[in-house]
Amino acid sequence: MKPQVLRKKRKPTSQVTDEKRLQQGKDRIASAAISLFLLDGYHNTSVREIAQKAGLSVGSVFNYFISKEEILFFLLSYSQSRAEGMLQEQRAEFERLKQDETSPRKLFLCVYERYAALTDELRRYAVLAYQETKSLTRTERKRFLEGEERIQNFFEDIIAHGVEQGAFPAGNIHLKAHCLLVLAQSWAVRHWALTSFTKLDDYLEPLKTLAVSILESEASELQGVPTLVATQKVQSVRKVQTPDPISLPRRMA
Amino acid sequence: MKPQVLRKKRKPTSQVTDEKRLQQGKDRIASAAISLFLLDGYHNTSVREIAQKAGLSVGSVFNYFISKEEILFFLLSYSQSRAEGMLQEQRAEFERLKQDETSPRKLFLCVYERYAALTDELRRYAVLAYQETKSLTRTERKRFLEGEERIQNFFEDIIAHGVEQGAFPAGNIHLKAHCLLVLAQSWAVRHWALTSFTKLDDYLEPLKTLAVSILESEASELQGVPTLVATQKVQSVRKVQTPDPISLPRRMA
DNA sequence: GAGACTGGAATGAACACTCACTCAGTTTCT
DNA sequence: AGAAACTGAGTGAGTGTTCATTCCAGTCTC
Repeated sequence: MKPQVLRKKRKPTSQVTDEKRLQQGKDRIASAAISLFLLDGYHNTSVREIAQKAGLSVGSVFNYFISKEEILFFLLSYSQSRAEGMLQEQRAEFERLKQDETSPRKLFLCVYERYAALTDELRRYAVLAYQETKSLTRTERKRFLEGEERIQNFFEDIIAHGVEQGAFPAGNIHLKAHCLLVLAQSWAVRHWALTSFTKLDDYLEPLKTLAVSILESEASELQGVPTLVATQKVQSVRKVQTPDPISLPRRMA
Repeated sequence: MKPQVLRKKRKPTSQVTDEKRLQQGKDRIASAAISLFLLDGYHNTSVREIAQKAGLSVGSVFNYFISKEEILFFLLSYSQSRAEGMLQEQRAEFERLKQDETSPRKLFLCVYERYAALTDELRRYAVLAYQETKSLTRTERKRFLEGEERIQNFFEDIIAHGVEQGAFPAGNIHLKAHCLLVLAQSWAVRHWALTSFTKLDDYLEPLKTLAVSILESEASELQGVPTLVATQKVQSVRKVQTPDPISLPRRMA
């Protein structure tokens, strides 16, 4: 949709060849880019602005990145590979602690803390990821979602282990993992609503208690569930969802 | 940054005057727009595409909306006013049930169900809101966040009432409200990870149990908190966050 | 040390293209 | 007929990207 000339070939000359310099340059540009992206969004940020903020000329930006999209991709990749790294490491840690017969609760909290610390560190990237995945290729988008799925699976494994040990009640593992993940991420994604917590630990410390409550929650039926009767429909506003039936432009009818 | 011609004056002729027709048209267009926006994002969707999908010409679209941005605004406003409507209604319901001495738990669940039903209904709008608020004016953006804040405040009120009644333990009200809100919203925002739940109730039913666990969770210190020691730093990937110090382009040094 | 040479890197005007938006003319409705 | 609504080629601002040119830190020569 954008100019986007299809260009498989790399540019013949004037690429930055010095590896160190290249990486420093990429970091410079990426760092300028992310703050602008978070401020105005990817599409409302022009390469010229990025260049200016990074302190170089438009042309130079394209010596470091092949396209604007590659900058976004670079940023998201960075955060994903960090997450992937953590996952690997924590999987190993998990196996180790399992041998030590650490209590499942402790074990979970240990991993959870680590994950929360990571989301805190990568807060800006997480927000970017949530907002701008649409701007990626469909396949790239999928890759990112798969990454998150792996983390959720890991959480599920931990919970399952706890269930095996009899530490947590059985049932709803999938849901619980989802909830715990979402709550950790919300520190990044909904950070504006959490300003009363000045730093991660202020949030994480009480959250851990809640997390444990979730883990240990029995899958029992709630007694006396109110199956909402008394809630009349809100019809103060026009419906927009499915206006299809009506009002074709006259000539088309 | 985009063409964005600033145009305060309405066009002199050829506006759609018939109120009913105008609204139907707006709905038509909005409905076409939202599915495209969700598919490719706001910026990757052109007005031409919207027009085509809505079954009219480009020009006509601008008889109904003054700008492309107004379409986005219309969509987000719609979902917000729905939420606001629900809030009003539920506040009233809350007062009523309080008189009836309904148990706080039941009371909460009643409201929570209603809220979940709303997010389900407005699922597509919620996703849009999360992804595209960046494309709005800063003041408009703020208005939306304030709306969500009001809902969270309402949740807080309900919890506080429960605490007064001795049904829930004191403490962490703000946090709990946040968590419950986020979990309900995640049905919309992270719907792709919840495909194993085919419809809202499959998700909501077990979630309610977890929600109650959260509500009733004591703010006690966790015994034996592991203060993560054994987690070595991940340094497999370059840091991107603060590359500022190094490598100014030569002429600028 | 002065001067010429080298080539990687930086530059920014120019290019090709997209897209929101306009408006003169046409169609449809009453 | 006249008003209301629709149409779509046209406009121009704005964009990502290119590339001929300039710059400059070294290196070689004398």
